[in-house]
Amino acid sequence: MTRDPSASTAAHSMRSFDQSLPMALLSAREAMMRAFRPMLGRHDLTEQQWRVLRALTTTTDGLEVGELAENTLLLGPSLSRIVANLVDRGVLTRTSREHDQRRALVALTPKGRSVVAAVGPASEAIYDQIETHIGSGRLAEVLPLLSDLAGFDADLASTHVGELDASH
Amino acid sequence: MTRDPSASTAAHSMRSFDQSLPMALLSAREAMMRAFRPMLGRHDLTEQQWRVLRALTTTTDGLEVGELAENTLLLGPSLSRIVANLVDRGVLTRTSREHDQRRALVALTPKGRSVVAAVGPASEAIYDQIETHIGSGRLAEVLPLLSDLAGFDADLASTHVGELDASH
DNA sequence: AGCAGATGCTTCACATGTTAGATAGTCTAG
DNA sequence: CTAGACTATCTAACATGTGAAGCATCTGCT
Repeated sequence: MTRDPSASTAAHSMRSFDQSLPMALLSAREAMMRAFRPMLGRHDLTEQQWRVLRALTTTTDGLEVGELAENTLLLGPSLSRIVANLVDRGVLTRTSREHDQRRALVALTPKGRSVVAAVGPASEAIYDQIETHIGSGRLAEVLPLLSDLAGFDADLASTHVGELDASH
Repeated sequence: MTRDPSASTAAHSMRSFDQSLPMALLSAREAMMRAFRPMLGRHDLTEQQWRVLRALTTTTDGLEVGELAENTLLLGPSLSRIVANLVDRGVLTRTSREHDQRRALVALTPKGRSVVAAVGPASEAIYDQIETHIGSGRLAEVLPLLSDLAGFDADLASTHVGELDASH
């Protein structure tokens, strides 16, 4: 544990890794996913594939690709590959709309609905375990805070990163 | 918005997507990274590469690959590729230890330290913007909650999931 | 010494994240 | 009606996430 000042100059002004909000969020989310992944793996589903299936249970007509991207927090390129994969596996259908051929509607097949019926309860059971762990009170406390964080808009803040207050 | 009961049976018992803790964590973290990525991109660094560089500022001797993985929350395979990449770029050195040839020590080069000196302040400035956005009070409130979530151990919880767990 | 098993790290294979650009369909000004 | 702008989605290229397997190397035990 040497103390070379020249090497640690920048480090001194930096927050410790542990207290970094991005790292704390990452760490918490990884703990959540470690809980879900084994169960999803037994159904040959990745976390993202399950997000897509789950989002589609809210409608019978299906969702457009754009809506699906928004609901699942997946970017276009990822979603394109995932949908193609799940269509190949017979779990989803993909049909382009008639009044606007640019858009495509994605929906569950009967097989897809049966997958959801099989995975859904197991997913909820794990979620219940998590809620029990932190307590529903603390859960109700943390969700609004996370929602607030999600609303942080970098554009507003990053317009003058240099001096921190070149407000023009 | 049809209401086919057979299709939405499973959905009824599922939490809404928005209230899902994993999704909330993902959403919050994405907002954070949207703030950092453009700045890191200007220095030709990904978020993960920056995590590695930053972790190495805490020592002059460097860290073993395993320690680095733990500090940065990166898995072995990712870290192997990232270190190889950064060694090629002259930012890191990688030397195997003498008393145990399996282990390798990773350290910043002078060039690496100058990169950290350039990026560190900008990174801190963005973090300050975020802290201002939520307020340091709410930040101090959320960090312990996240830390608690990170401590969730799936193994303990899944030992008694009920009839979903065929533990015999 | 010598061998079975543990350990640290890497490589492989496949899925996703991220950015930039391509593609095709639609809309609007003129 | 039509050229150019706009939109929704996809493809390409590269980096990372993830689980499983491979490879040295080390350690404990006999």
